[in-house]
Amino acid sequence: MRKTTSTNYLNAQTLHGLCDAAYTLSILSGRWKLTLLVKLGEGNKRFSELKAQIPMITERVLALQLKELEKSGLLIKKESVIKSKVCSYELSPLGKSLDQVIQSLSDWGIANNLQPEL
Amino acid sequence: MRKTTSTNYLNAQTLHGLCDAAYTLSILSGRWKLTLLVKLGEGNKRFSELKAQIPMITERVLALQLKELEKSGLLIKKESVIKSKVCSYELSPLGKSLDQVIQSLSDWGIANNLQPEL
DNA sequence: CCGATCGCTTACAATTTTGTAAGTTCATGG
DNA sequence: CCATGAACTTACAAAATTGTAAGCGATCGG
Repeated sequence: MRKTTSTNYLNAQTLHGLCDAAYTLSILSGRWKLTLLVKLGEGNKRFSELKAQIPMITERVLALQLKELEKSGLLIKKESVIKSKVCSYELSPLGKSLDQVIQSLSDWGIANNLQPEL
Repeated sequence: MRKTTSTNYLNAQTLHGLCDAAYTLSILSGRWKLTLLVKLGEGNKRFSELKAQIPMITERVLALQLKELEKSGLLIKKESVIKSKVCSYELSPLGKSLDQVIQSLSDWGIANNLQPEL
């Protein structure tokens, strides 16, 4: 999916090694990741619930973002043993620890996100 | 540069209206923006100084990122009246106010950015 | 005056992200 | 057994970001 030989990729790697803030940012960036983290902060949810609560997301992208968040260790996918195919997503402790970061982003946004059209 | 009719663009707009954290994130995202904000936090710098201090960035991208940061209101470009063509970039008060946000990102990164290769 | 440097811009290409549409597999529910 | 829904995947396309290479008009230093 990503070319590990591209300049782009190498630049990102180097940067994450040099700047911890950039590393954190890279984990959070992706169109719906913050939204997903917030929604899952409210409680565990299933794929279809997330889809229903975020109408604009497509199934493809939802699956992609969930997978990346899982890979980053921010959430855990629980497959019910009883009924397979029925699973739910929950925040990992690491995911929960992002709470303050998100709050910080949110605070700044509230103070400065003055929608021009309102 | 950006198609204001694309689904992608519309999704971003809607999201920023709904989630202040996502708005803040969008302002910070861009390969070198954090780095630039940090460097300029140390003091005003000129184009060529920034280029020298961030070897991996290309002039094209440096110019682009500076322009976007300026458009977001995070920094100010000062052209010397005496000698034109000698200008420097400085953080605006808004840019400085991101300090805490960046610190928050950085803290989380320090705690969790465990470089596998070290 | 002349070459070097500064602060960009342009044209182009590669890479990456996001979106569209459809199909697949498995497990209920009736 | 069959339609339905859940949770994806696949193939493809559009859009956005980033990188490569070169050029261009000041201005500076000598």
